[in-house]
Amino acid sequence: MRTAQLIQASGLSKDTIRYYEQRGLIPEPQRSSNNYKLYPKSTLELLDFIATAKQLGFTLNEIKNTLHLFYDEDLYCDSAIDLLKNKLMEVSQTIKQLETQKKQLLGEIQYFKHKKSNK
Amino acid sequence: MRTAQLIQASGLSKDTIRYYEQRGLIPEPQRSSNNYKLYPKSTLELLDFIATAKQLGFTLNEIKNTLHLFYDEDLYCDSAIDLLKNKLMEVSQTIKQLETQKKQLLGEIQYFKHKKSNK
DNA sequence: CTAAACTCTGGGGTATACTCCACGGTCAAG
DNA sequence: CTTGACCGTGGAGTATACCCCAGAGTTTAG
Repeated sequence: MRTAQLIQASGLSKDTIRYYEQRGLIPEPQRSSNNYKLYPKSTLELLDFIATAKQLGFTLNEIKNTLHLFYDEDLYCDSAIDLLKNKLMEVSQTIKQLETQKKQLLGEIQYFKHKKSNK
Repeated sequence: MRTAQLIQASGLSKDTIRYYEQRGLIPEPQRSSNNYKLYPKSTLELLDFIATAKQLGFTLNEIKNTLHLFYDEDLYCDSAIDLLKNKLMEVSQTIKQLETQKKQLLGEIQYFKHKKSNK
C-alpha cells in the first residue's frame, strides 16, 4: 500500500500520517526501490485503532503507550480495562468541573439580570 | 503599588502579570523615575476580574474583548448576559460530548470484560 | 521529451497560557 | 563600598496535534 492509498483509506492527511510515524505510533514502512513508502495492511488497522482511541479521549502519548494492546489485544484485557477505567474517571472528573462552571455561569447570569432590573 | 505588592496581592507570578500586560489585558503601568512600574489599585481589581472570568471558562482572548465590562459594568448588562449565556452553551456542549465519550468508554470496558470471560 | 502528478525531506508556523533564564540596572543596609 | 534584594528586558522553552511550504527526485501520459 502506497502513501496515497493509505491517505485515501484512512481519511488522514499525509502530514498526520507522517506525524504519527515520527511520534512512533505507526512503524516505519518499507521502501520500494524508488524510496516510496510501502505500508502493510496492518498500518491501516492501526490507524483505525488510533482513531478510536482518540475518540475515547486518549492523547497520542497515551495511545503510544498502549500499542501493545493493538498488537496483542487478547493478552491484555485486564490492562485494557484498567486504562479505560482510568480514562473514564478522568472524563467524569472533567464533567464535574464543567458542571461547577455551569453553576457559576448561571449565578453570574442571575447577578447581571438582577443588576439590570435595578437600573 | 509596585510590582512586588501586586504579585503579593493578586497571587499571580511576575511573569503572568507581565504576560497579561503584553497581551493587553491590563494597562501599561506608569513608571517611577527609576523605571520601576507603578500600578494603580484598579489593576488589582482588574486581575481579580480576569481570574473570575478565567474560572468561568473564558480564554484570555475572550476576556480581552470583554474588558469594557470591567470598566463600565453597569452599562453592559445585556452584553454581559449574552457572553455568559454563550459560554454556558459552550460548556453544556462540551459536557454532552464528554457524556458521549463516557458511554463509549463504558461500551469498550464491557467489550473487554466479555472478551476476557471467553478466554 | 515534456509537463503533470506523485512522492520524499526538512523545517517553520499555529494556538494557549504561561514558565524560566540570563543579563543588567537600582536601591538599601552595614 | 559592597553585597544582596528588588526590578526590568528580551528571548527561549513547554505541551498538543497537527498544517503548510519549498525544494527536489520519480513516474506516467501524451
